Amino acid sequence: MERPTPTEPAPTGPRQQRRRLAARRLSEEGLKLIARQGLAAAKVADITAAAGVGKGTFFTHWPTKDAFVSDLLDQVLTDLARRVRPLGLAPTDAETLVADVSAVHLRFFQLRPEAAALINQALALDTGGPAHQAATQRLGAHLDMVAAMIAPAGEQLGWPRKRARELALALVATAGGFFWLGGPLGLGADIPLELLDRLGRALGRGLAR
Amino acid sequence: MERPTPTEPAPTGPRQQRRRLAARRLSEEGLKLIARQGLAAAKVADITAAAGVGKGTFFTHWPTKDAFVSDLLDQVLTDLARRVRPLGLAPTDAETLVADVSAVHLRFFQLRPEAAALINQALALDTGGPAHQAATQRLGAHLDMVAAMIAPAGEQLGWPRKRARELALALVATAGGFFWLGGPLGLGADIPLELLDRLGRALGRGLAR
Amino acid sequence: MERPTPTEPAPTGPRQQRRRLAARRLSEEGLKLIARQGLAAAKVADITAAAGVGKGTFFTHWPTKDAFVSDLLDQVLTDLARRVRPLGLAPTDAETLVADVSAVHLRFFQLRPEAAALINQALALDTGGPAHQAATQRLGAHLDMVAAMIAPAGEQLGWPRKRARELALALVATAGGFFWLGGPLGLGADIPLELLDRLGRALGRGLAR
Amino acid sequence: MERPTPTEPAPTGPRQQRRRLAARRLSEEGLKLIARQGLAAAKVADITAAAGVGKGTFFTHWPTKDAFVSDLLDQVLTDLARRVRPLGLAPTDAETLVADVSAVHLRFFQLRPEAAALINQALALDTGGPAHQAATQRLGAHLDMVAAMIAPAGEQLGWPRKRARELALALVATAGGFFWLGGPLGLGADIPLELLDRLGRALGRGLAR
DNA sequence: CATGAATGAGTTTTCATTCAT
DNA sequence: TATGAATGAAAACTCATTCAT
Repeated sequence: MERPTPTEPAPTGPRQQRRRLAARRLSEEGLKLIARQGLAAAKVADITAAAGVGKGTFFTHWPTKDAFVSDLLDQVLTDLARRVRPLGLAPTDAETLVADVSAVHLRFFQLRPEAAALINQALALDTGGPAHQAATQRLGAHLDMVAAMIAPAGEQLGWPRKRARELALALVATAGGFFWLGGPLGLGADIPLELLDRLGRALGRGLAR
Repeated sequence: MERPTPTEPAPTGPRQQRRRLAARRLSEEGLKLIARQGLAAAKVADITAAAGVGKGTFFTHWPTKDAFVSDLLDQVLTDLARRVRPLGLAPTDAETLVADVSAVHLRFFQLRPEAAALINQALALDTGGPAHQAATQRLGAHLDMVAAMIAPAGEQLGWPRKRARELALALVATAGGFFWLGGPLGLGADIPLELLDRLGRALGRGLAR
Repeated sequence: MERPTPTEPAPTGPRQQRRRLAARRLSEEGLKLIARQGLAAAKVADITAAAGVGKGTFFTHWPTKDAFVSDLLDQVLTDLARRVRPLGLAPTDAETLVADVSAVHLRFFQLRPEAAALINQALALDTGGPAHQAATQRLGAHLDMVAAMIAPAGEQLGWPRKRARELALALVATAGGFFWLGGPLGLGADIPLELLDRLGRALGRGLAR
Repeated sequence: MERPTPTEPAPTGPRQQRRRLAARRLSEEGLKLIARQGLAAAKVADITAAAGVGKGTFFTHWPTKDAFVSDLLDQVLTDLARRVRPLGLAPTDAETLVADVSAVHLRFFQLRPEAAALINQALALDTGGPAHQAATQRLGAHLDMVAAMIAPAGEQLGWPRKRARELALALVATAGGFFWLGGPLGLGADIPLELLDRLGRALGRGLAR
């Protein structure tokens, strides 16, 4: 209470460190399991067991499983955004920008196929529940960011500015879908970076009849 | 068992017709519900209620819910294949072929966003279970078909023939992912066919730097 | 559906009878267990086991445990009201009416001590939840009925008409509390009816200094 | 264990004072919460938070939650006894004695409705457990005391001496039940002391037909 | 001593599936 | 064959209690 607490256990004590470590491991293992087994099949008990903590510990970090997934989605998209955003700074021509944004997404999802899996699964969160809304909004926010970045480029390529979000969606969905569907099919995981770039070109030359 | 009395009205009697009608309605409503609420949230009870039949009836048509989903996936992909296959017959140049295959997929998923939803959800079927294997194989078969169709075109576009499945995957994932992610975000559903075609071109010109 | 259903399984078929029987047994056993062990300690699993049905069956009859308790309270108070109401019809003098209402309550709770237990426990239902509200309202309705019946008599005994509910509360609480607290103490259960009547008189003469 | 070093500042040092203060606050807040939300719904965490101490501190004062409730009940009944006992000293006529005992209980529970709540809830402690036994015994002891006090008066009022405990029970249950049931119904809390006395008389004249 | 993070046994509740009618 | 009532395995989540700091 009003005790002067001279020794100050502080919020950065070793206790808090352990705690944060547990949270990180839960996130990591949870993401892995969700990607491997699907959202519904990844039980909280499995996740905690994989992270080496008790079942109850999970719920001291997140109030519900859905909240956990929302949080995971946020982490993943934040991480993704960190790699995408720099592209908006150095000015280049329209086609390069679009190709680069696409490439960054592809590479990101190749390195972290669990991220692709999560994004595609998160939409199946309890429909109508707050977590589903949160997930939808978070994904929408990412698209907004990408859209803002590529809208001018899209316009030069003949795409209406008002539909920029759909162009962004196409870029993200291509990359995410590729590695999400590819995972269980054993496709994409071993595709070399060089080919990944050429995939865009091949797809591009094909689409642009 | 089926008591084959000679006076019995053939197996195509009105009984069978009713039965087949029920199956069709179950498939339709089930697909709708899975797309709207997700695989796990779409309860068998909901599906039968929507189809206007008793809960038990469901299990006279499919042995398990997973089998139902597998069947649904098969129906959807068979339907999709029916529209894709003709493109392989009339010979055109490489770029047009790729663009056309992509366009057919996009249009199909725009008209039937539930199909896109199903394909993305089906991979989340209880991993390790036979239904998950079946779903993976079925999707793989579709990719094989598309790959066989576009492999030569891909080669002309500079894409290694051995990696044709990945090119096919990119085409399918772009289309499916676009409408699967777009659904909850309210994107794509109202995009006019003309723009849909230009989406490919814009994306293409962008990717092909 | 639109099938003429000539054989009409009817809602009064043997199936429904079994079902209603199960509900009755669940109510009975549930009431017993709640009285014996308390609301929180009476697990749904115990109740279903005692009633000889599967755990899941419980939830086909009531959506939640709280709803079950609300329903039980309603049954009990309806039963009680059936015995109290007739007293309001035959006109008697004030003191006799009050004594009779009190006596009916006492006898009712002596015969069904579980009812007394339930009434006292029901107020501990998840506070703020709808079941708690329902229980409070239901009990209030019973008091309203008793109050309406004894208000004139109370007035003759010098009790303000506006406070009739409090007089009713005193009558009900005396009887309910007596057998609720008496139960675990081993008091009251074996008190003969004749003494029960004299209890009122003794208490009465004592209180009326 | 308690390291009895001679230089230690007596067991009544400021440390002990703080400790005792915490215990008192825990008791007060615990009683409030149990009365407001019910025994099961009043979590240890809520109680400690309300008392402004850490969760672990609770268990340095009482070994279990049940022990805490037992202790609370003991405190409450001891407090009540302190006000009831004096009535047994000054000799009065039978009716006055009964009325006074009743009045003291009523006033006590009006001032401390949480006490009424606690007494009615304590019986719902895990049946079979030692805490439930303790609570039952403690309540029985209170009844014994009241019974010893009013047995002669009861006899004069025509109540068999052997049943004195039941008469005591009736007095206590009336008062306790009135404010316990009245609480959630919004009854009794604002009833003026003067009316409270008349309640006994009205009830009494009614019961004593 | 005081603390609060960790724990897991125990509860309610869900829902695919079975099966008597 | 169609039905829907019954079932119980399984899952999320709660919370009293422990114990390292």
